[in-house]
Amino acid sequence: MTTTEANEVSSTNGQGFLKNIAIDAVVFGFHDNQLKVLLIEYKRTGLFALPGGFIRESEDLNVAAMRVVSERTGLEDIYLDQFYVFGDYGRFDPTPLKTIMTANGNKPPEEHWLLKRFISVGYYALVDFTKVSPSPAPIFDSCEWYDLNKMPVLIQDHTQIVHKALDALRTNLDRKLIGFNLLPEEFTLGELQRLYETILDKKLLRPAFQRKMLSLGILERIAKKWTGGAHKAPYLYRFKVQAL
Amino acid sequence: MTTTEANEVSSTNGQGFLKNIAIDAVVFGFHDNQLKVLLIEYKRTGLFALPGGFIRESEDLNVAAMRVVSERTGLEDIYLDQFYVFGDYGRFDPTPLKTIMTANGNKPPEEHWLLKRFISVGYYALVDFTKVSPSPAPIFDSCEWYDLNKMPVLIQDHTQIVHKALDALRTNLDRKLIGFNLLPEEFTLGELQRLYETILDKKLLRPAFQRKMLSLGILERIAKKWTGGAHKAPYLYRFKVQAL
DNA sequence: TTATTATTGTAACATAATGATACAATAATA
DNA sequence: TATTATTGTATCATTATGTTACAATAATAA
Repeated sequence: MTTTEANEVSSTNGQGFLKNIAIDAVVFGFHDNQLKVLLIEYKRTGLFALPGGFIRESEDLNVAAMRVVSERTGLEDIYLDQFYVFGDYGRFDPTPLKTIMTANGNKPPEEHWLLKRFISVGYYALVDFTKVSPSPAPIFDSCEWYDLNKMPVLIQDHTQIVHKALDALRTNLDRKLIGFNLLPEEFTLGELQRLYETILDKKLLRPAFQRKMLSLGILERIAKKWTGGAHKAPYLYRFKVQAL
Repeated sequence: MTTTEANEVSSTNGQGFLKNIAIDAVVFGFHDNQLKVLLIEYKRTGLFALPGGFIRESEDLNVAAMRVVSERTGLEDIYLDQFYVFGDYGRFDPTPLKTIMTANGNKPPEEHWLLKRFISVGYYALVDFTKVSPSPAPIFDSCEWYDLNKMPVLIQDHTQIVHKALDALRTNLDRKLIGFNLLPEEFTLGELQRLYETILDKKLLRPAFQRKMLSLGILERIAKKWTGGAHKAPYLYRFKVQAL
């Protein structure tokens, strides 16, 4: 979010944005054999939340989601999936947003648009951890990676949203072959297997995993080989874009 | 929708409902070995559309979807799945709604809330065709079943919504074991197979299909047998509710 | 009453997919 | 040059799925 947008969003009437609809993004990364999630912390409140945003009056929903994630990661062409719409009345809780706005010196009127009920479209994003530059907007304190297993308490129902995103990622992993989006362009089969094992939270058998992955015909073996370990060098692979 | 609700919705300001968000429901039924979809036709316009509705200010999104489908089918406890959110700006087209309102003697002002942009949460419903009593609301001309392959032209992007719902149904059929919701309580394996074949639009081998279904352990064989055909009577089965 | 007909339930085998073990190959280090 | 850790893949076992075959049988017709 640019400074202009932050001001737009902070204005009293929310003009220029659709009412009652928000986007929450669960941005997944993979590093040190662990799944990471991008979280923001609001200034002077100790409140943590998912990156989110609103939809401009003439903007496609999916474009708005891409914009939200681009703004926090500095990336473009991000893999994004809608996974669920969170629309329970019970999730409506203006308290944290009041706290956040008050902490920033804007005591909001009760009828401020940000304190109204929102239905939130949940997206998960899969990004190359090494390419991301997490960047907070002016009203945020920070925007950082957190271990999926060591997340702080999040506002509203954001913790549930993360877990539901993980469920969706797990069920889509084999069906849609999207895991590659979490890795650098070139990777070894070992790295790919450790990614799968981390996401699915279970050990996989190496020969079966390799046989399966290679038989899918979506991997391209690269001439170069891995260097670094005191052992046989694995081949590097690249995801065939034209395969899907 | 009751008469009161229809009036509520027709009022100029849309008070009591969330802005910019709607629900569209693809209600699937199965009859004569064909998939059916419930469509409504608006009075004096020849315009066809999916059943839809809006979310009350204090209503859960999923509850609202259930209400919308209940109102058209007369059923309760309906199997419902969110499958996609349709949020492209391009889908916003006030023309059909203007036509509908004008045909009913309410020439709407340009800023009427129903003529504003809506993002629509798509749900599909699976119902027992034999239990449904399609019932139009006062402002509708009809509410009827149509063959999936013989649908009239629908307003806005509703045709695409139906096709995307069918895609979602196909991918979920095996994963979530939801086909039973389209059949009466008691059914034969032959009927179940014809349902699968219709949804997936391909022939299945009978021995493999039966072996697979029975091995899932979700079917309960009933003592009674089918009567009617000049051939060996098939067993009747019932879906084990406790199985999921 | 008995043969015919259509369809069912399931056995039997063939093929394919997956699970599991084993081992030679080899890049860096000692 | 030997050691070490890890890779690539062959091999076999097990399970799942595809395919053919056939006896069983409820209604109808002879």
